[in-house]
Amino acid sequence: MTNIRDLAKMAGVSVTTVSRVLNKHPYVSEEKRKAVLAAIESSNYQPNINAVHLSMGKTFLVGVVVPFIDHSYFALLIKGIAMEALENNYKLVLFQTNYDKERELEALQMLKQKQIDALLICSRASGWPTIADYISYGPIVLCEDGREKNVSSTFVDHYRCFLFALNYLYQKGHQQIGYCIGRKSGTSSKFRGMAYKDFVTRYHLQHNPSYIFNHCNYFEDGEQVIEQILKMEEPPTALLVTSDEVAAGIVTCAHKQNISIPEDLAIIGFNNQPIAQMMGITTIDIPLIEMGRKLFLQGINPSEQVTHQEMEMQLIERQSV
Amino acid sequence: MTNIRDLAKMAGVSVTTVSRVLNKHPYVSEEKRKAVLAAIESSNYQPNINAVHLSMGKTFLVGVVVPFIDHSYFALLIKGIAMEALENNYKLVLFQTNYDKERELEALQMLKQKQIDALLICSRASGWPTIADYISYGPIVLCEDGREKNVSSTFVDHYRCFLFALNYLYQKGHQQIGYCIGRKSGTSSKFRGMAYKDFVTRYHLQHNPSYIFNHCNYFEDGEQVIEQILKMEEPPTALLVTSDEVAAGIVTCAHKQNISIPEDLAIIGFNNQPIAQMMGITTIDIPLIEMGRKLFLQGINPSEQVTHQEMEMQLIERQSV
DNA sequence: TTGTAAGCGTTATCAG
DNA sequence: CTGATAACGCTTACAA
Repeated sequence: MTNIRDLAKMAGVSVTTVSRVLNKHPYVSEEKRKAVLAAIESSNYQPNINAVHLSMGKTFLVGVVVPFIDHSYFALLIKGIAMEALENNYKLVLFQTNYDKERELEALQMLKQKQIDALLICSRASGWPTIADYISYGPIVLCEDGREKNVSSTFVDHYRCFLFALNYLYQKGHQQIGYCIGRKSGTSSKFRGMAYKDFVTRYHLQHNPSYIFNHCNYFEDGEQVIEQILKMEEPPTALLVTSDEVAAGIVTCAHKQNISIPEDLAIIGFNNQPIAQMMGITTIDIPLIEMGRKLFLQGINPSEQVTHQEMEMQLIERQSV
Repeated sequence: MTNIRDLAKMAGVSVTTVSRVLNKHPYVSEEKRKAVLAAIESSNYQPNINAVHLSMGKTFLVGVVVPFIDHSYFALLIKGIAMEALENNYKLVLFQTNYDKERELEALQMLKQKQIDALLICSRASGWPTIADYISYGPIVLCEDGREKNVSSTFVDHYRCFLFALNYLYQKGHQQIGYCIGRKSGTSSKFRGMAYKDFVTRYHLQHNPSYIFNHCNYFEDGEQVIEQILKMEEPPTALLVTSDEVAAGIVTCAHKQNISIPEDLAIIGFNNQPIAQMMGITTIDIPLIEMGRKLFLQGINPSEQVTHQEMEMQLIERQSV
């Protein structure tokens, strides 16, 4: 492999000059520039990026922590992040954690070791103190309400979101409302749970724990939801489903079991994905791609300023309510 | 940031000794080891990984090229790759190319620049010659039949696979068979097309171009397929669908339109994903996660040997045929 | 406008 | 067992 010194020799100039033309710095005579360019051409030279990184203390690599890559919510977030990364000439290092704290630590470790310039945490299993230990090593950005924390964040207010949807269903006449989430722990579930509790209290409704369906991440998870509902003496008349894919699975299974949507069971999905449009599912639009972009920008933004971006949600009314 | 030289000073030893302790090399007296360990402890030392990379000429980063991250086929492949990467202490750099040749080039460029130790190409838009230019810079592994090419590969024989499925449908009495693919170009489509042609020829069937449905990647794409079928005077009686998700979309839409599965339209999906099981779709199982693992291992395998692994497919009979 | 030389933080060789 | 010291390949003061 030819290196910058070889190039210098070939072109009859110094390494500095080579470096300058490589990095398009000014103050290089046209003559020498051409010589260097010729040397580069003829030698098929390629800079060793690791040397650049060592020298600059920067890698143009940004870490992205997600629990699952094959979940539409995260896939869309990543898509947005990837788009912005592309535009800014960064590459992404993906950490699929499966909510394993060990793997989250690996990501934080890479930040500490400077192998990545920033770390975007889309969802996490680790407690905040664990992560807080690493904020001095590089920018960490959270995809959750981080206003109480000293890192940047982009998020939707899940409390407000849920409350809005619950009220909407209530206005449509529903009093027995359940909801589906991916996991019980996790900050968004916490906020949603609070919204649900407040809603139930406000309208003096029953808080029925069996109306909360956990582990709903994929289309096929809709099956269990319907199975459980069929077993209930007093099933919910409406369901908030935190992923359109799961909502689609529920609708599909409901049809199989002759449960009419929305007559027997109203459904509100989340994220406004194509599958929801196709199946006529009312949903709450969350601009995930846009969120991904913002997350990325917060990560690489050189300003030391910690910022917080709240994203707006929007109800898309279709035929499932 | 404290570095290895500071450590040496603190522990009263040489950098070499520190390095030895750090890398768990033998031949260090217990006494000095303890001193170094103490220094590491007290200084909150963290090695600069970029320096390690420069010195070793290795990054423990492996690049993965996929067109879309949010497509189940690739998501599963990545899952397998990620699992194996974890076990071998590698991290992944993800390239979501959207079948943009530019972005594929970026990935190849990173291989050339030694920022990644190997590149796994799960699917590509670039022609082979473009990629062949880079094989001297590091291991490239293909997820397609690479037996004619001088790089390692893990693949399924899409020709055999398709022919098998077509014959199966023929035996079940189908003579008007269509198929759905993600894109017309691409090596797998080429093989599938050949299988289809050979099949049609063998049984003296009509080769009806409108029986080939392109752009079928996601669940919602099933809608167009059904729409088109409804318009046909002589619609296919069976469909090979190269993704279970699309198959599920087709089945869902078919129900909506009162097309009975399998009476009016038989469906064979691909990949044996949970959604297919839930919806009772007959499918061809392809061990994608296992394939991912093998791809990864071929990438980091130090042996210079080029290897080719053909994976076996398996028909899973359910209720859609 | 150009070049020398000092880093950047490791690993590895080789002589003790 | 231990330690100088030379790589690794690039950037960047600083000097000219």
